[in-house]
Amino acid sequence: MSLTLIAKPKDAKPAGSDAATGAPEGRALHKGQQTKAAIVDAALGLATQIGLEGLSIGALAEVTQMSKSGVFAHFGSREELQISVVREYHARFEQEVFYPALSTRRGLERLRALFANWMKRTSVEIDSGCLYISGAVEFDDRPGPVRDALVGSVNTWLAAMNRAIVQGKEAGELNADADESQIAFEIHGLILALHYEARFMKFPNSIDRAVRAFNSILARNAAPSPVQTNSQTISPKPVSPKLKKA
Amino acid sequence: MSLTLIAKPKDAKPAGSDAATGAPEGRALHKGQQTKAAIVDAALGLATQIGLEGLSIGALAEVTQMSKSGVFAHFGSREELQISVVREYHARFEQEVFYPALSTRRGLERLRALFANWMKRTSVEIDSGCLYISGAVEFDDRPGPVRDALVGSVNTWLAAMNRAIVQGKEAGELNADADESQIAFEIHGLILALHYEARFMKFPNSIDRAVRAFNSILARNAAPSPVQTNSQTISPKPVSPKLKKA
DNA sequence: TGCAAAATAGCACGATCGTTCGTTTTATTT
DNA sequence: AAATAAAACGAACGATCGTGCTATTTTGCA
Repeated sequence: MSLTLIAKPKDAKPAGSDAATGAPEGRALHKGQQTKAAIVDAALGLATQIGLEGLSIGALAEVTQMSKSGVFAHFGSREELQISVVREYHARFEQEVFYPALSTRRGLERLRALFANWMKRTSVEIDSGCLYISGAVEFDDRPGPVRDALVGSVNTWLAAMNRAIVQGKEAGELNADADESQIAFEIHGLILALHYEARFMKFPNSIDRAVRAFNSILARNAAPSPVQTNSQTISPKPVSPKLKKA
Repeated sequence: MSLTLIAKPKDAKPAGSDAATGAPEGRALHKGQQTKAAIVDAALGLATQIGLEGLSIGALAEVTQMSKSGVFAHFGSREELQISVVREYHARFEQEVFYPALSTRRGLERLRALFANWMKRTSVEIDSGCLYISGAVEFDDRPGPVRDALVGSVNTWLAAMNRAIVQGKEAGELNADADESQIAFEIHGLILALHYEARFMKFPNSIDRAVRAFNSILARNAAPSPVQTNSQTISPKPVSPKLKKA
């Protein structure tokens, strides 16, 4: 925009491959990049509590014990800071719920793993907050790059869930007339209800409710008989035992 | 608080029985009360779009073509303005979804009516926004009277839905081992998913998804046989025909 | 019609916001 | 160690925020 004096790494884009820091691959983190990472970390903590809109550079400077302009220079604009926060949140989400689930078998087992990881994460987020939920409310009507980043991240996640459901159906684990998108919609709903009732209404049993609803959705759409429709065999280990007690 | 010169109606509480205006019962609206109602109306329009926190007195003054102080004097504080908005939203919610449903028979028929009215309202709110959702995100860990007003309103509504479910079970319309609170939780979730996916993700078929999910929940928990367990007879008119096509 | 009271406007305040700019301190490289 | 680049600071800006105080206009009632 109008900024030309702001310090940037040599490459065009202000934030590179490392989500928050834009660290050049391989080499050790330079000073600026590690403080930028620290700033983004603190910003994420603030944003999950008070929202991306509530995030202010002044408050962030106070938390990080830096000057306002020192914080500001790392991003060049508040909007770029918000985008960095979204990217960092996305990275952690992937790290905590997506990647660990990839070690499970495709289909329902992976769906259960995704959900279990999500629940594990949610029990922490009940105290802090979910950026995909607060962000959705804050940016549902406000076009721009922050909204785009949010929508992109959420889409990535919803697509992953959809994929697991589709693969479960292809593997014959689900009813032949099960509607995959409908299942995804209902799972999404139960996550939202969990956050709403636990975080806002302070209801105590919400996680249990969510787990029960999830199992109910799966049971309702399960294939009627345990007949194998493809070559894969049912793995001996029980699927996600943690879900039972949650 | 520290304001003593602010004009108030004679009674102690700044806003009386009429939610927004505090109009004395019976008599015609005085000038101040009708402009206050107009302000609250405009404020509600702003708040549903940009949230209760985004609501500013300056912007409100511009919309209503008044001076900032003129607007301000009606409430005495921004917080009181926000509370007035919550109360007004609550009143309209009652008017549009709760009261009309009272003309139906207790139990599942009323639950269907509540839901149908809610859907009717939601098709409008997809363009504006739901204060109970944005408010929940903005005030989930910000204590104070605004949060209290929000929680109170939401509780009122969730209780009404719960009551209809319980009465439906008592009337034998639901399975004997159906968990009423669990049903309420799942319905709540589907409403939240509807708002999220329609308003933020801009998915096109969300209302349809919500209706299907609702019917699925009811079907899953329905009593196995149409046996009447009390003296009431099934009313001849079909239950909420609008839900079929929605 | 006149008069008190209510309603609205005008103006200013302190605070905080994002942002700019020039300078100084700290890191890195030669 | 000197030279150079990166990073952090400090002060200030214009704007907007909620709020307080005083004047002016408008309203409702005698």
